Amino acid sequence: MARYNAKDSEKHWQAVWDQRQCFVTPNESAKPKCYVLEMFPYPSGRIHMGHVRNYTMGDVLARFRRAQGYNVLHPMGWDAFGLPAENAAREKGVNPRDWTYANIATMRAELKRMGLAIDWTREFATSDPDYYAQQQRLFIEFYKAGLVYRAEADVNWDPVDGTVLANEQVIDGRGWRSGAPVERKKLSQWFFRITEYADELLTALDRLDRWPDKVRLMQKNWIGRSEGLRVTFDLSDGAKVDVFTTRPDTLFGASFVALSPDHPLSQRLAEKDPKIAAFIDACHRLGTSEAAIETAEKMGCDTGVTAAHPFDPQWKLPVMIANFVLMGYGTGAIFGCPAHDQRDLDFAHKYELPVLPVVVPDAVDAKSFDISDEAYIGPGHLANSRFLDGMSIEAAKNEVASRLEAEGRGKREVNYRLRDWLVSRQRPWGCPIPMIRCGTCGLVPVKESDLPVLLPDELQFTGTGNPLDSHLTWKHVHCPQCGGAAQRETDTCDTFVDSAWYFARFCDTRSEGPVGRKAADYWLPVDQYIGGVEHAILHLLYARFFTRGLHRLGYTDVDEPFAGLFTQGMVCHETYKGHNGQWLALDEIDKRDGKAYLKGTDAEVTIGRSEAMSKSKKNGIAPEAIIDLYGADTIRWFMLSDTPPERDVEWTNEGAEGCFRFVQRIWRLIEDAKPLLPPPHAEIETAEGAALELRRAAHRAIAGVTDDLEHLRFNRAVAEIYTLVNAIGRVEDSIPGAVRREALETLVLLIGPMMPHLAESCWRALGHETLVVEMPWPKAYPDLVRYDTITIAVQVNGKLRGTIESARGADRKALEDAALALEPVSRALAGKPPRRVIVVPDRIVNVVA
RNA sequence: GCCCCUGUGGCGGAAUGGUAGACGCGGCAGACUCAAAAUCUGUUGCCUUCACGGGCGUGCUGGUUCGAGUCCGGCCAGGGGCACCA
Repeated sequence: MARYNAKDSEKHWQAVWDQRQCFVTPNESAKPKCYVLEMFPYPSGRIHMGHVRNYTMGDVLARFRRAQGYNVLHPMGWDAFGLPAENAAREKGVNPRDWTYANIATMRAELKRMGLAIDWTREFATSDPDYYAQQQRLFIEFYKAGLVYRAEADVNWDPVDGTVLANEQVIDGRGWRSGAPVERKKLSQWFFRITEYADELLTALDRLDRWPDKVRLMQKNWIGRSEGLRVTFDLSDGAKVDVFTTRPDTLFGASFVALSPDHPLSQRLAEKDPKIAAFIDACHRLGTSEAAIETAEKMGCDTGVTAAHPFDPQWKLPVMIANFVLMGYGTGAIFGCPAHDQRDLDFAHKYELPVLPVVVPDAVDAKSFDISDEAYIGPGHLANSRFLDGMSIEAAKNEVASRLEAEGRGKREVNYRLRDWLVSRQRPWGCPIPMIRCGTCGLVPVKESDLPVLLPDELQFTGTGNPLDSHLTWKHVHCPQCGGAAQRETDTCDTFVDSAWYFARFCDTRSEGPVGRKAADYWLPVDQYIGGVEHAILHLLYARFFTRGLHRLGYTDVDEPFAGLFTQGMVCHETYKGHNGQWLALDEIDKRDGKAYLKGTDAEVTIGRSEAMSKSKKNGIAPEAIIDLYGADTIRWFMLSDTPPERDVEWTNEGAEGCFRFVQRIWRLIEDAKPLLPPPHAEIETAEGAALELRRAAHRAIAGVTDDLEHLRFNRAVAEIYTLVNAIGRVEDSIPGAVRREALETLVLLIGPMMPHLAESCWRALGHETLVVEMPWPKAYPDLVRYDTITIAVQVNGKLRGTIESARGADRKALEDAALALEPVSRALAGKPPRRVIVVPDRIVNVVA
């Protein structure tokens, strides 16, 4: 018998689906809608195993929903702007556009070989002028709606490359490419006003009940809401300074006020005092890298100015400038309470400031409560705090807030960690920000009729800085308002802007506006979004913000873009390291007896732990090679098997071979059975004995797989299918052909979403003219799913001592009697009556001796 | 430092508080074969016993319960997120 030829079969069925336009989705339908979306890829060159896993899961769900009768939107596109194209341009002398679109062509072909049920008519890349033109319109509309503004901001400036760097591109205080020490520089930048929605983005998390708790928690922490009090201090030089605190209860433990080096007051004091100016300079030189921050010691500088305690004008607190106070949070100034804040305590020790505990654990006497190296942040009651003494922390917070508010020296306030979203990038391969700077009119949006602002065809990457800025003509324009000479904004949008609304564009990719309202009303929100957890914060938060912006502009009624979110794990593989600690690729080693050797030698190399496949660790496996070898269905099946989808999966050759054998096994099962089968649609008359058991196996598989797919438990669905295959393989040739046909057809329909090509081939082999993709999802008969006889465990004192077979629904007395009659039970009771017998019908009997 | 998640056979993992180890990988034994591959059958947590059987077992440790992998407390280990956020 011929083996299943995956290569030919897959090519054939892909062509058939294509010809019949099986996956082209109408925007109007009587069916219920279902929008299934996987995070779209960056066109880096080739697809990798992570893509295969992601898109397989989405495809299974899309095909499953389609079979269940939904009108399914399952599109694909390209997150096509970004840095790697510029690097390629610089290194290889190619145009970033050419490089990007060549990659897209390659990767599209690879994705098509996976047999994905995608509506390719909706495909677009974010670098398509059609798309970024719409994004520019949105930018201007957001600007007019007050959601975009321009402001000075501290940025990481690489003086050699002449560009701003993202935080991730600053390594140990140096530019990742130039190696030059990064400077902090104030530049005028564009921001999205995401903080306007801080509270809403936070509270709406509670309603996202189909999101992982983990992601919601991460977003919650990122938004970082804290309630506190803004307190005004009077200074000895006549000025005032506001501080923000979440612990107003500890106000009587204050021993200093500290300002950020970037605080306006610090700047002013520096003008008069060179010592202060030198200190602020030193703080800035320390850099912004994480390593620098982590190891930085607390540093301070006394300004000579003092602050009066809000409750006691005679009590003077020194005003310090401290490097650990951030300008970007709260008011950029704090009051320091060393006894109850570790940072303040470290600082107080260094500068010999008083440490007075004002919150004391309830069981401890205030006089004997000392703070040495560790600040006390636990529960307790107030002490050493005049009118607050004896109060609980909560009561004291309220008391302080009320008194200061009454005096006009304080205000209850909520602060967020979340910052506005800086979207300016000094990058040429991005969506140009459609604004013009005019000497007379200021900032002016590009006129509607002048949109889109297209990127120039040719970009010079030889110089430093942004080629858009150094381009000879591109930035020189006339002001849309006064017509005078003006300059284009040469910054482009952060690529996260591109991906913040693409899901809405998919609804109607031909809409004249950014988002087709009618289509958006029909399709949004995305019912199931699938992607990597690495996007848990930024991308997903930006998309949530953007959707609210779209709502405000009238493009949609929804606030939340993704009703369901699933974050899949990564694909991992063993790593190998040579003697010098260098990573070795799989094709540089031989594996023998569980050990690894340098290829063609006896030099043993270290086998490292399994890590996410990556270029740098050289542990990647090319999906193409696996598809060439075994076919798409095998790699799809592997991605779904064994490991729960949210966890990291380890790629193994044995596993892949096992999947390939399973493909062949199903094919053989069908081929072997063909002579025993009646024609399609044969009626089952009666089934008993082995035939009934097979029917039960089939219907239980339907029920199980359906439930598993509903909950994205692909690994369990796979196990259910193995169980069904085992059951079919076990039956004798003599069982009725119609029953056998039912089991096989069930099997084929159930694997349809997971191994779609094999399913079509089997369906055809079973004599059908239709396609599996056109078939409805099979239905389980409850009568055949239910167990009529049940094996009931019998325990003595919670230990298993035997089992009894019982009809479903047998009464307690019968079960108890049967259990007590068991030999091991009576042996354990040794003639004494049981103290108690617990009977849970259809489950268990536990005899308490 | 703070927050979160995860610990089950040789491995991936399964298990509404109710027979721990479904299903797969790997291993072992056998069948087919001149042989190999492929395939099929059986077997496979650990200890003990010729055997029947018995004992132990879900990171450790207490607890709740007739009954705990599952619930609660404490600890240990691994992974992740945030990180001078006042």
